[in-house]
Amino acid sequence: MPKDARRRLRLDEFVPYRLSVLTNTVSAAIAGAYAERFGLSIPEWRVLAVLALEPGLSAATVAERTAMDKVAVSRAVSGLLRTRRLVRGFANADRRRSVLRLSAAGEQVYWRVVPFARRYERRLLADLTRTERGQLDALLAHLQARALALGPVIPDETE
Amino acid sequence: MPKDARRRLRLDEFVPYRLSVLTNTVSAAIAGAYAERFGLSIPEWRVLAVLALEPGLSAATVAERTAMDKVAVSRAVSGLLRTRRLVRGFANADRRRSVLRLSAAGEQVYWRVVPFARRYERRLLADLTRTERGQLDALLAHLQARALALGPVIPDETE
DNA sequence: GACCGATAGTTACAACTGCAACTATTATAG
DNA sequence: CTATAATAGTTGCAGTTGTAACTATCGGTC
Repeated sequence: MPKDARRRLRLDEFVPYRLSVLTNTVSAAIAGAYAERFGLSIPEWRVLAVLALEPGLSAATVAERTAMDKVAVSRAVSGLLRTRRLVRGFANADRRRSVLRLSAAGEQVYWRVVPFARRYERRLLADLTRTERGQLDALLAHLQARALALGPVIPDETE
Repeated sequence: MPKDARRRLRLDEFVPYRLSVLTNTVSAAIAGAYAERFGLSIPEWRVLAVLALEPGLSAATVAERTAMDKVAVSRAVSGLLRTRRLVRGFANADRRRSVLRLSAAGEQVYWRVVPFARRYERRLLADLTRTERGQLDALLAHLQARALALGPVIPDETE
């Protein structure tokens, strides 16, 4: 048994908790602005963002690229179709597979959101040195890989 | 206008997105385990965790400590009362104010969850050096402060 | 000591999310 | 060529979460 087994846990030193609070703060700020200013939800923005970079993807591929599940993508896509920011075709080879592209209107919001997003990020990271940004980048990559590897938690394995 | 205004944005380099994906991965892993193994939701666990450290807090104070809103706390508390993991009194001085403490059963789950939580965190951070952990700690603190300071985003102010 | 604004906590309702079932299409086996 | 299994995407339902309205109590003022 680890020696700290009976030491009470301080939530404010617990990394998963701190990550969660930080993400909530950041996401709430961004989501509010996207919604109010562009009539976009975060899932919609993500779909837009990947399709701007790689036009013609299918919904399933968008899901992979955005770490969203297929239901979330489906709903985001249908929202974007409703607001005419996306056009959808279907692949000749496989008519189940959708082919998604930004419409002109989609490109237009995209190019309004991008500087906005960059500016938020720039401000968030404003007083980090180049070195610290590098550390942040490395840590995020590392932790993401680790979290994926750990996966849906082994309940109570003796270590 | 910044010179990158018309460069498309790569989602996988965008810090708010990466934070969100990382937090989702970590939270899903933890939430699943808590639910399955202890019958606890994450909000309930947070309430338990702060009350274990500071017994007798009111719901409002728990909300502050956990970065949850008062409705979420109210629901978590009522869940914990239902499962008899919490006992609630009301302050003599102010009978609106609740006085919350873990019951014996509450202490018991708490002490089963704590090692579990620590172990997950330990594994998540397993191959970080002491230095890297220090950087992570500093970065999380810094970014949290920054995000709070930026607040509900100024939509389109010229900078 | 009755009124009025503020505060603690709960409830009601709407929006969002996730899982599972469903439809449509394609690929594979016999 | 038909039957079966697999895949892309959608829809329905249930549980969760957030916002706003509500109840109860308090503190201060006249």
